[in-house]
Amino acid sequence: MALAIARKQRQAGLREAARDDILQAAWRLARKRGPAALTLRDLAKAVDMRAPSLYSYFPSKHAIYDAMFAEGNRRLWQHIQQQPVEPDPRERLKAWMRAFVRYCADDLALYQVLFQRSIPGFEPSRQSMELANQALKWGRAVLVDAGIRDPAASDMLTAIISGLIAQQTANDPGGDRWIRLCDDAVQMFFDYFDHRQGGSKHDPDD
Amino acid sequence: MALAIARKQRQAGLREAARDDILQAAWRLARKRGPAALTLRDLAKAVDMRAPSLYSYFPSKHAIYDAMFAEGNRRLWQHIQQQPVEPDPRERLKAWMRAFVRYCADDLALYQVLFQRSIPGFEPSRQSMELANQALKWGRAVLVDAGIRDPAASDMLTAIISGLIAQQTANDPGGDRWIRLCDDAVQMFFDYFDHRQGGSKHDPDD
DNA sequence: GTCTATATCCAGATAGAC
DNA sequence: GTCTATCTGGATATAGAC
Repeated sequence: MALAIARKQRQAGLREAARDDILQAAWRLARKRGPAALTLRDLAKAVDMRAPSLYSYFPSKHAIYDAMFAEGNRRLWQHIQQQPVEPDPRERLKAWMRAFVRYCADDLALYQVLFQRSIPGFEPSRQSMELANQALKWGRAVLVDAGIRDPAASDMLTAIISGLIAQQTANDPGGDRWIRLCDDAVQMFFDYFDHRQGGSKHDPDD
Repeated sequence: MALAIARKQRQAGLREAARDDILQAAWRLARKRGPAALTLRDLAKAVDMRAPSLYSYFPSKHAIYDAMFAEGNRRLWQHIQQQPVEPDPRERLKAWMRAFVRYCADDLALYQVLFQRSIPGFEPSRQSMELANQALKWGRAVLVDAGIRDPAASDMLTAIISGLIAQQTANDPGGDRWIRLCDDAVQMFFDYFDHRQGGSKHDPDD
């Protein structure tokens, strides 16, 4: 019995590994020609298969996009949380936003799958969306740590950050014309909400 | 001779009118299912034609996208310049940005064609791009009018505005959760660059 | 699980009659 | 200019042998 379970797990592990191979190949192709241009034939070729074989691992093309969405979210937040932890909460937030912008600007396909709706007919499943929502919730907690309590602030910050990435990728791909504005942008954001909250800078004790 | 020319112009006018019909139908379809999902067959049906007839007006599908890009730019800037002119240059800029954000958020297809690269393989021609660049140049002049001379400021402002639209359309389509942050965002932008330029508010006489 | 073969459908573009 | 008919190529997905 134990042997049978072990074999099953090993097989499941192999299956997971193959799924992951397919996913990584899907990202490579998406980076080359855009997520919307991904085709099952190309994808199968990239992992030395024929297109129908992919259906052993994913029930449909949309399921592949959904898996990309979920994996991309995990990858992005993992990358951000791997940043060195600055002691000051605001410097920490700046470092995180910097990492966020850089990582997305370096990987337009990731940004498109996660934050634009550029794939006709695809919407992430509720389950995958939950991942993204958790990240957002975490982001709001980080803002409170940094002394920003205005409920509109997180919307403003996501707009600023997503705007930097959008402009960077659309108008200066491969460069840093908007990336290098990131720190200033976050500072601008702090200044404004400090002023709104009563003109005083954040006091960690309040 | 004069009659021949008049006839030719009238014919050219009809041709232009037909081209415009096609373009408007293309926008309608793009708004329904996204610009990337536009097909020549659907488009032809929408103007009571068969697909091959479209080739009498446009040499290719990409040419249609390019015409949409050009026409969309014209339409957007025309809309903005139709706004009531506020006497104060900063209030004027706010009003323009508000109009910009609203107009784009109400017409996701327009935003996608003009400012995202969501159509696989399509890039606007240099000629059409020139329209967009003129608008940008005009925007920078407006900033100088408003007393903002930092060269990074226009990049920052385009990022803020495009971020508001991106978040609005992606996360609250049809609503106004980010649209209503627009005035605050522009104010935040002014405050920051005033402070950077020496702590003094803009003086129209300098 | 993987394959070949194929069903089904749809795309952009062109030829040539009218 | 517009049409019918067609070319050429591509897509997702399924059936069924191995």
